Amino acid sequence: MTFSEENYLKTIYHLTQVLVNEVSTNAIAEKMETKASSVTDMLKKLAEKDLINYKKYQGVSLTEKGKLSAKMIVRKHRLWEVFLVEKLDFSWDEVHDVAEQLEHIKSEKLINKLDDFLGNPTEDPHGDSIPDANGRIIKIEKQLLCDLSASQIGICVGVKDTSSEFLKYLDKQGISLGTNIEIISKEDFDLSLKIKINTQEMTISNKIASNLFVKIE
Amino acid sequence: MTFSEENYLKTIYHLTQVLVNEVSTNAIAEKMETKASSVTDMLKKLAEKDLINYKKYQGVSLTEKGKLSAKMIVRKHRLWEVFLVEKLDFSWDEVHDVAEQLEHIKSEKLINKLDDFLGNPTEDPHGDSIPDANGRIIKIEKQLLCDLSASQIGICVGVKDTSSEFLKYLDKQGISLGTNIEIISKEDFDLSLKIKINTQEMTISNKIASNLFVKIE
DNA sequence: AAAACCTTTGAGGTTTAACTAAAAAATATC
DNA sequence: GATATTTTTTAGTTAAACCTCAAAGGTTTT
Repeated sequence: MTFSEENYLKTIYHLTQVLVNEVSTNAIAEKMETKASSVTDMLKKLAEKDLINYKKYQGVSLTEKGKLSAKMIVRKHRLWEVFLVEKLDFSWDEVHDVAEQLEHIKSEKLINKLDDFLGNPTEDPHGDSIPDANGRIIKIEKQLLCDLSASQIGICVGVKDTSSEFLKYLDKQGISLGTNIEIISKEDFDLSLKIKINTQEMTISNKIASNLFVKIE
Repeated sequence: MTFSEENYLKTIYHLTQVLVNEVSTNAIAEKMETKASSVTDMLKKLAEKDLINYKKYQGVSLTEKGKLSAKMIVRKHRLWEVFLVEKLDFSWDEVHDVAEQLEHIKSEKLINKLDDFLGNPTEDPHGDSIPDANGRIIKIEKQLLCDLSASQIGICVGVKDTSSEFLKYLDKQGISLGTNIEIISKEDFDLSLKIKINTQEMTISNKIASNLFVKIE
């Protein structure tokens, strides 16, 4: 599989995770910042290889084979992210671009040995689940911080937005995976939250709260 | 730089290490298993980018810029090999193909952090020197085992042939980096050597002995 | 069913890196 | 020093992977 094919597969995988049903050509084009016609070309190629189910004008879904391939790419990406953060001391906002390259290295042995070396982690530095060698994923139950109500306490277990800007903001506020967040009150007007982290109180906007995954105690 | 450009540069670097002076188009073609005309095309491209000194019919050499680029590729390759062997438990005959892919990952930060993580090694698993971040190389003094004479003792510090076949042979004989080898006698007829490793005596051919680097005690 | 929208098709372009065949230059041989 | 041989270059093709643009065809909405 070429880089490009792998990237398409990954994009389709991520889109189906969110949109549940079939993915449209345009949705893929937008995500990949290319033109719909280029997408159609690639879809034919992927269908030819039995990686996607493709019927003209109907949108696409991954076949079992395609889903497994996509999961293996995601697996590689996330394991490399763990490596970069845990072993090489990258911060969580720096890993994406490098992992994007590393995910295309072809060697099953490498990735499985890396997995063992890292202690078979189940989540990456952003709290996203890492598929195992068979493509199995352990989903942790999590909800958005914005859906909690006053006096509830959550542990930060992931972020929805993984952009560098957002992650740097969280660093600045002292929020990382494992951080305890208590909801003190919710402002009805703008849905902003007054929260307590350790002993420190602060106010965060709804936009922040709707990009933070927490697990309730 | 593309994969292919990097590979050409690396090949030219390796050939100049051995042949000292300029490298011919044909030599490159042979090493890269391609045609001389393809090589000429690429040489023009590399000259355009100021990576090689190229005058028609004269053979090529690396510019300072080209030499540094080549060294950085070699640096990456060898550091990844160390990583694979030391951290992921690959054996020394398994690392080449994977390192060949990893050497093309583009991130200075990554390679420097990897270097630190590995403890700034100066040699790779085959005993080859690893250039530092500035391209500096610490050459260790070494000579071929076949050049030793009877009763001399050498410590294995590297291999000239890094093929899987040769490395597996060495594994089978219990020879690895650091192994003490004592020359007991040399057979005049075929230049084979009777050697002692630890307490075990064995005979090795001249072909083996001329691919093993040792440092004299 | 018309309008608006989305998707596909087709023609054509660019880039990259090969290749073949033949010309040109350098080197070796007599 | 002329001829033969080898090496290198040129020129013209090929192929793959990607892309754009514009036209045509489906689908959905109103």
